[in-house]
Amino acid sequence: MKTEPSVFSFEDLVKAPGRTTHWEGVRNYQARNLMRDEFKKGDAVLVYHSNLAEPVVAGIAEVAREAYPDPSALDKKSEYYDEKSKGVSSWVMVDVKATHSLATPVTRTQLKKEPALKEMKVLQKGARLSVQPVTQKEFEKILALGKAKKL
DNA sequence: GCCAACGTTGGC
DNA sequence: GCCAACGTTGGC
Repeated sequence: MKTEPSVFSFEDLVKAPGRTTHWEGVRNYQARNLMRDEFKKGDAVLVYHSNLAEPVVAGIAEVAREAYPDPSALDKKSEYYDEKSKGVSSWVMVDVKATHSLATPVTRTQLKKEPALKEMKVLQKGARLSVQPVTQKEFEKILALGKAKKL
């Protein structure tokens, strides 16, 4: 899951109560469908910091609660307000809980150097989706590269 | 700051 | 339903 750290970072997640937050504000149908249909409680999540000079996988989390309606779509004061969602939010969010910190965040440069990660979705050109699938092998490789430590 | 790659909008 | 124009994302 991508996030801009100036908006919400992995460190913010670690500091949140219960190390858990609502991952609100996803406003793309493909990303929504992934969260709604594929995200199961306990699934592992890579938290990726985008839009930096050096983008990184910043930490590891898990799905703490499966998809449920995202009320920010109905909140006029929210920056995620969606005026087409009249009364019913068809957007969803999940709860995400930080589970591991990385001794060293894994940079995009590092990711690109790894032959085992060549197919990784987030490395493909034009991959803008804010939620993207990762394979078990890719996930484990990144855990090792970052020297993941349980929180 | 540039620009490629998408996604969305709206006229027709 | 097509497609041009526009907006956004995000790597570089």
